Amino acid sequence: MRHFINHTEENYLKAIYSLSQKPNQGVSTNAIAKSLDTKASSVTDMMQKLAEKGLVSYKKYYGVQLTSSGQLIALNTIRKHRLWEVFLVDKLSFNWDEVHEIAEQLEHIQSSELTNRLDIFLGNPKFDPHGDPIPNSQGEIENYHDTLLLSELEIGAFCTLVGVADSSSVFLKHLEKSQLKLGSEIRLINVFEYDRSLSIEVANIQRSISNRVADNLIVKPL
Amino acid sequence: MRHFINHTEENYLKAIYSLSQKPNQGVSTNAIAKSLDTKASSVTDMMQKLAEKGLVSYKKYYGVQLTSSGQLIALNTIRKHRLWEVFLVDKLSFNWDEVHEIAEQLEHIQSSELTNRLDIFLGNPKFDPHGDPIPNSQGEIENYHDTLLLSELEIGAFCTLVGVADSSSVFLKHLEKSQLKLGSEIRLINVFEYDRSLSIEVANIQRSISNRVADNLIVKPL
DNA sequence: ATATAATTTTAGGCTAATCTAAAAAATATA
DNA sequence: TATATTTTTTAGATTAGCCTAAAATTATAT
Ligand SMILES: [Mn+2]
Ligand SMILES: [Mn+2]
Ligand SMILES: [Mn+2]
Ligand SMILES: [Mn+2]
Repeated sequence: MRHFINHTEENYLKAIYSLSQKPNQGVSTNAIAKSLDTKASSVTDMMQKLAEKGLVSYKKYYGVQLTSSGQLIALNTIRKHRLWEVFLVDKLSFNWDEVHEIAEQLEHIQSSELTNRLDIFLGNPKFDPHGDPIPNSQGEIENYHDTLLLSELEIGAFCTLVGVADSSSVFLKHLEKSQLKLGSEIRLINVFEYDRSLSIEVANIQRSISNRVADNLIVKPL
Repeated sequence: MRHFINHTEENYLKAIYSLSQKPNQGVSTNAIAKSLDTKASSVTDMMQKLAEKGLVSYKKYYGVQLTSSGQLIALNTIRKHRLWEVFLVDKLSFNWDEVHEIAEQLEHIQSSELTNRLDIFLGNPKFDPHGDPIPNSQGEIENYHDTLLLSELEIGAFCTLVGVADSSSVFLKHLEKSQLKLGSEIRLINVFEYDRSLSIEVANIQRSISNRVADNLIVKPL
């Protein structure tokens, strides 16, 4: 009954999990292909394999959904990824924009003993350096509530930056240039009709950010 | 000119390096196959590939030798393996017999920045938990001198256990049962003709060990 | 409802890494 | 030296994961 899962399969399951969060049902072949930078035909092959292993339910032409065991593996991979990111930032002094690629490799190391000891060593962190919640060893994850995107905040409101929807290095470096980091207090001053750009106040300084940036900032209203 | 090296190639290079230590020249196809638990025909294929990449010099029917760039990769892989073993023991409190398999995975993570920061984080250790020297980032390794196998020590002599030639869990657990660990002071009392078994004294207690065990204990005479 | 477009699957191939069995070469033995 | 044994290489398959191109299916637009 216990199949072995390799890093390719872990990557597919993680991608499907991530795409399932936006709650349309049945993740499409094309969406997975785009997310993994591969071709739709390759995805179809893999979906048939994962379906045989009982990790996804797959109906031809209608996309896939994770089964509970598939979801558990996805969440465990995410757990490993985020714990390693914490390790890299907290212990090895990497910047938060440098850790994702390395964690993409480390997340595939197979040893639950290692993962759990790492968790303890790091002090059982609840969030990774990008504000993403870390699943526990049972695959339970804290769905952050009371949060929304900065682009959805109402004008005049105050909020705290608690997460980023894009962990790419180029985006994170861009944020740093605007003095934005996790925990920053932000006041939304205005949204301009023309290009949906936003005027915000951070650390007593007024700045302008694009709607593209605001769409990737997860905030908690104060 | 810079080729990418994957984990399969790293494993072959590491095996060739290790087999080169016993200084016969030209590592044989069969020896590599045995060391990697694969078939001679697979080894031949890979040797041709590694030769094309300039990582080994290969003469049909006469085995291979690492080139300097091949040796550098082998030593870097060994460096990563041993640093991760130190991490697992020193930081995550694993026992020395539990770390080898996990390090076999971690040694293939590709990021020199990670390796070097890990080295610093661990306090630039010179030896791994099994007493093996850790190459530096230039691939320089301290050849331990003044050491020999316990089976080669002369009767009556005192020594310190500084390394093990076998890192398997079963061997290391066996050592612990005999109160033997790195740093233990040992006096060789006698060697019995019949089965070449040894009588030793450790921590004021006299014990008997097999020649098989003594062949895997690296000691420094006092 | 039909035609067109988009998506998805299938068919057939490719590469890396492995295998078994057969052939070739080197080594050991008589 | 000639023969037997061992080692190594080659030939031909297999598998996972990927690809392109063509066919099938579903979705959209008149
Ligand atoms: Mn990440
Ligand atoms: Mn992250
Ligand atoms: Mn080891
Ligand atoms: Mn070791």
